[in-house]
Amino acid sequence: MAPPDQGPTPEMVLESDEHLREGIELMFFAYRDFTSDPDAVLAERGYGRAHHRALHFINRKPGVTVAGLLEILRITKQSLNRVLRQLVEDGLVRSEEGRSDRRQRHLSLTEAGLALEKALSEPQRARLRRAFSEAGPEAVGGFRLVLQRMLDEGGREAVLRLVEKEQR
Amino acid sequence: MAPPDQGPTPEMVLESDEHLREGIELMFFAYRDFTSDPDAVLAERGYGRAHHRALHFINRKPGVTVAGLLEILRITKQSLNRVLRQLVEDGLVRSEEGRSDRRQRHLSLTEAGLALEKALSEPQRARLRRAFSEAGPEAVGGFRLVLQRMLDEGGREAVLRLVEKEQR
DNA sequence: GCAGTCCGTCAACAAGGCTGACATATTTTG
DNA sequence: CAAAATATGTCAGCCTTGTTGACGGACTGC
Repeated sequence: MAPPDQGPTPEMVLESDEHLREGIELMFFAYRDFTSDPDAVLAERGYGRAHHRALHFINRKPGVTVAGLLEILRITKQSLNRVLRQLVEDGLVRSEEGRSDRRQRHLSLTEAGLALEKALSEPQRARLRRAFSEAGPEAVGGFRLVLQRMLDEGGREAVLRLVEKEQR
Repeated sequence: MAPPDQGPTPEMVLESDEHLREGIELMFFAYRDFTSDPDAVLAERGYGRAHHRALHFINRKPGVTVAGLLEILRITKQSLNRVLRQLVEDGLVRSEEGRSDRRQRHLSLTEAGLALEKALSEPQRARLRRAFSEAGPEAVGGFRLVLQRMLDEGGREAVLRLVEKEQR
């Protein structure tokens, strides 16, 4: 039933340090491979991962303000502004003055922005699609649950609200 | 039995884009929180994550050569050398001439290096310990399996050999 | 009217990747 | 033995992406 190698717990060692170390290393290697996917596409355009992240979350919450994006990404406005400026200049992101509060800028993707976001996320989706289908639905449930429990308790609610439901 | 919220698959949508996007975002947020743990300790000593990674894998494979470490980390020797030089100067890493091949340098942690490595990895172990115990052993199996399937096919065997068995 | 907020920007800095070029010692090979 | 290959270290410079600090302009809410 279960695919091979569910772990090194022959007699369930509770959470041995060995077991934990394996988790730490798997996170390191899996995340590295996972994030390497979009790099080729990004490199062609002279962008980096910061651009990818901005595109992802603007796509995710169209109309988000700069402050809203800062809260999600948890970087400084100077860092964000640097990539945002490029993306706006290059015509990938639309920045519109708020109607009720004209200090705010509401961000959204242009057609070109949508296209690039798709091109960037597709290899990652393909990787996950394959991994999920090879591991099976039960494993995927466990994967999701463990990642959720790894989140900082402080921001967990907010993150899960963003990840699981909120569309805008 | 299973803790709440195993995922958004009420009637198993195979792998919808929604489902995959949630996986992508969970990886982003979980990895961010996960790697934030050691930063406080590192900052006190003026080190960064690169130092942590070097310490981790030298601890993991005592006697590893510089080339061996490069292969694991997949960075350039210049990048590695920068942190390695500091760690040796600061007395955390021992660098010994190879006996059979004197061009090689075999790396290992000193007492101080072992202590720092432990201080760095402990908060990460604590986070995983808690997440694993909250999620339960089945979920942990799924977590591990999915991460394994997310690895690049090319290096998967080598990574799993390192992560799961090889001690030196 | 004024304090506070939201946004953008300038300047400077650091970590940690990268490339390219080269030096040195050592081992392997022809 | 001479030459090539290997392992390591180092210099110099570049890029991305994070950081602080300071400041100005536009706007809102009281």
